[in-house]
Amino acid sequence: MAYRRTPATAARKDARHKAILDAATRMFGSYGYHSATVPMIVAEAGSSVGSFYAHFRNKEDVFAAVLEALGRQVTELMDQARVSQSDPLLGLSYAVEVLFLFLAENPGEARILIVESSGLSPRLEKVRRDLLRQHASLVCQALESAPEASPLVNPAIAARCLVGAVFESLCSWLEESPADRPSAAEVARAVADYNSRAIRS
Amino acid sequence: MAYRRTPATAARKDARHKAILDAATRMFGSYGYHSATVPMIVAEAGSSVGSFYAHFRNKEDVFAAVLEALGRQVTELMDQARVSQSDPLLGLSYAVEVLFLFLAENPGEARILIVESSGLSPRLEKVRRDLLRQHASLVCQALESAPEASPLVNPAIAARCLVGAVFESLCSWLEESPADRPSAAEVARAVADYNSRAIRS
Amino acid sequence: MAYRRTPATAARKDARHKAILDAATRMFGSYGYHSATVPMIVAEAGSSVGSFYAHFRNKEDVFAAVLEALGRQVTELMDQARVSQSDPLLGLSYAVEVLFLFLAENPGEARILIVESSGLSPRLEKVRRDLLRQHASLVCQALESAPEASPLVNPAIAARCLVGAVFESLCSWLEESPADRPSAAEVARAVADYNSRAIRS
Amino acid sequence: MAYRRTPATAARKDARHKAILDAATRMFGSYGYHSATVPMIVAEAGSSVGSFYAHFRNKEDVFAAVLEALGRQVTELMDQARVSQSDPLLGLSYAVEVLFLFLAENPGEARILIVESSGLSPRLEKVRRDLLRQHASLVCQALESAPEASPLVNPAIAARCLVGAVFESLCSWLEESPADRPSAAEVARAVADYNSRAIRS
DNA sequence: AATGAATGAGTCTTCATTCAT
DNA sequence: CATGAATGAAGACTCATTCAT
Repeated sequence: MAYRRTPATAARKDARHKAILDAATRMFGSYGYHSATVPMIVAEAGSSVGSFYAHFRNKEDVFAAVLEALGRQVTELMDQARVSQSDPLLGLSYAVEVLFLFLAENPGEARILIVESSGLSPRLEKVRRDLLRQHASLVCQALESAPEASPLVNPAIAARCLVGAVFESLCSWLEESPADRPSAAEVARAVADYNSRAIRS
Repeated sequence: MAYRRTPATAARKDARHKAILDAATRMFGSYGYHSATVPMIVAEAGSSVGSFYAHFRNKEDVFAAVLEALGRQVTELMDQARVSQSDPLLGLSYAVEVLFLFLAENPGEARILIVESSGLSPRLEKVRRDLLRQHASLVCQALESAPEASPLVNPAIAARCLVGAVFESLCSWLEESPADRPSAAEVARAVADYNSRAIRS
Repeated sequence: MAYRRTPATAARKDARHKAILDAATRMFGSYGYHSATVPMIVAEAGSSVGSFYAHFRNKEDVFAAVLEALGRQVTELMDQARVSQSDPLLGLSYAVEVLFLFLAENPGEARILIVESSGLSPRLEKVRRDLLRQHASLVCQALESAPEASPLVNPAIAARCLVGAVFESLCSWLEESPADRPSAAEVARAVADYNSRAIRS
Repeated sequence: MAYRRTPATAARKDARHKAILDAATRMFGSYGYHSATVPMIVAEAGSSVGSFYAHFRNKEDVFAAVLEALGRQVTELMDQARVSQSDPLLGLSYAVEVLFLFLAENPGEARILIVESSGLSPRLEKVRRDLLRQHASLVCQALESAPEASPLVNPAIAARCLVGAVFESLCSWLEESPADRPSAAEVARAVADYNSRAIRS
């Protein structure tokens, strides 16, 4: 019954793949791209170096996979938030809040997405760029279908500003001591408002 | 006219210090913190490894010096722009434009300031944080002295959003091919407007 | 017969560990701690730098391991000699001879033990101190169970004097040209006698 | 009056030479040969690197000079002690005590003489050997003129044993915490006695 | 003669990647 | 497929020594 082993093995392979990917996400999130080592990742995944290289071409490759998965997750999250509101601009504002809150609750993911994802190789730069493009297109969609949006706003630029505003305020907020800083929800709201005002005529 | 404060050899030492600092700025700007090596920097400076370590404690130390110098430069630039306008909000808007244009013309500096300055050691993180705090205080000053500023705006958060918006749009712009992208001046204007709208009530 | 405790790869790892340790012993013995470099050691061991650091934390660590192994070997040697004689003082005297002869035949080991083992880091100093303490306790045991030992002798001090006498006469002997010097056996005997006289009332 | 400048300059030169030598003694004594650096020594001496190399060929050279000076000092000290007693063996015993006490009070010098002086270059090894030879000849003189000395004692070997006994017990004593250890005088006495017993028939 | 800035050879150490089992 | 021992290229950093002023 050798033919039955293939799917079973494939399933196990997928599980291993995912375990490494998750471990990599945790390690990159905690230590950053350069300080997280392959041995660290496989130890965290309960796997081995050899396995690692059977599943990923190299360290850059896992990071790309981590970044892509994270990108998908964030995009989906924001999209759900956006379509949950009938008003496009309200949807956008809500998506901004959701993005902020998600990253505030997952600082490891935030670090990967914002801090660690840039300044690396051209290939990873491309992954990052694609990710930001998706966010931008989400903003563009909202702007194009919103009659209240100021005609003065260049959607492409607005998208960048919006994403930048979220990321930078998030970074600052994460760096503040938890005791002194305002709640994530408050800041998320304020950031969303900032961008709403910028976009609405 | 005072007597020479330093003998000739001290003057040469200062020149060497500056040469290494400048070379480091170029190398960090072109290759990033991790890929720029000490041998690369000293070769670019026409100096030697030994000299490097006579002038800076270590690689981290030069990077901090580069970042601080850059921070001073940028802060001064923005401050000059700000005070050149009688209206505080106009001054802020102009400062944003000036910042964008400066970094657009000095992509190496932009890379150092935006991309490479984060995710490094605690010490460098502190240098970066101080720098951002200065920018933030500049924004706060403008907001507090501007009657047209929306009372809804939290200055601290607005400052972060503003800086984030500039940095992110700049990064995108730098990544676009020079042939296809709009002029730096146009984008600088649009970004400044975005933030002005967000701030003005 | 137990099952193999370790798979084949672990056995090879142990062999490699030992090969590096032995090579380090030879190199430290021939060139001293400071002049023996890690590349030298691994070349001698037919291994690689990476392997070295997989087996030992750093250079200091191998030296400690070498010193400890040597300490165990010497202690065991002396102890065997001591208990081979029914008379405690005769046993001690014999142990001194055996120590001298062993080191005379293994000048590399002698250098490590006597010359190179001191003046290094606190950690290595501790290894050395522990080693000497063991020798001292061996002497103390002999003195305490020997009725002929002079009551004037402080065992702790006698132990030090004895070890010092052996080491110093050995060093001198090793430095003399092999052609001119008396045989190791003669000197070993004379040194043993010197200390016996000092101890016996 | 240019001709008067030469002696004045020579005097200053000698003073500088001595200042460096003394500083080197302190630094080698505190940090050991390898860890004491030329910049450290000249800073301690209130001099400069350039001066250092005008006075000494290299680092090894100062160490040799330090060792030689120390050797002269110790030899003289012991010799004075020896001749202060009419009985040769008593003189030797007293010399041993004096040596121990001097080194106990000058642990830096002790370190240089005992710990740091070996395992270095052949040239320094020679300086050390000569020094020990002088001590040995002192012992030999005492033995040869002492009728009570055991005829069984080989003076050359006895000399080595004696020196080794002093050095090793001193090292141990220096490593013990000052609170717990016996007084230097007590140990000096015990060590002198140990060797006296070994030598006297 | 004195100074101290400059030099660069030489070390230790890390870690991504390979490959025999 | 999994394992983990082995590899070695590459980088940061030290310090004895030189030499222009």
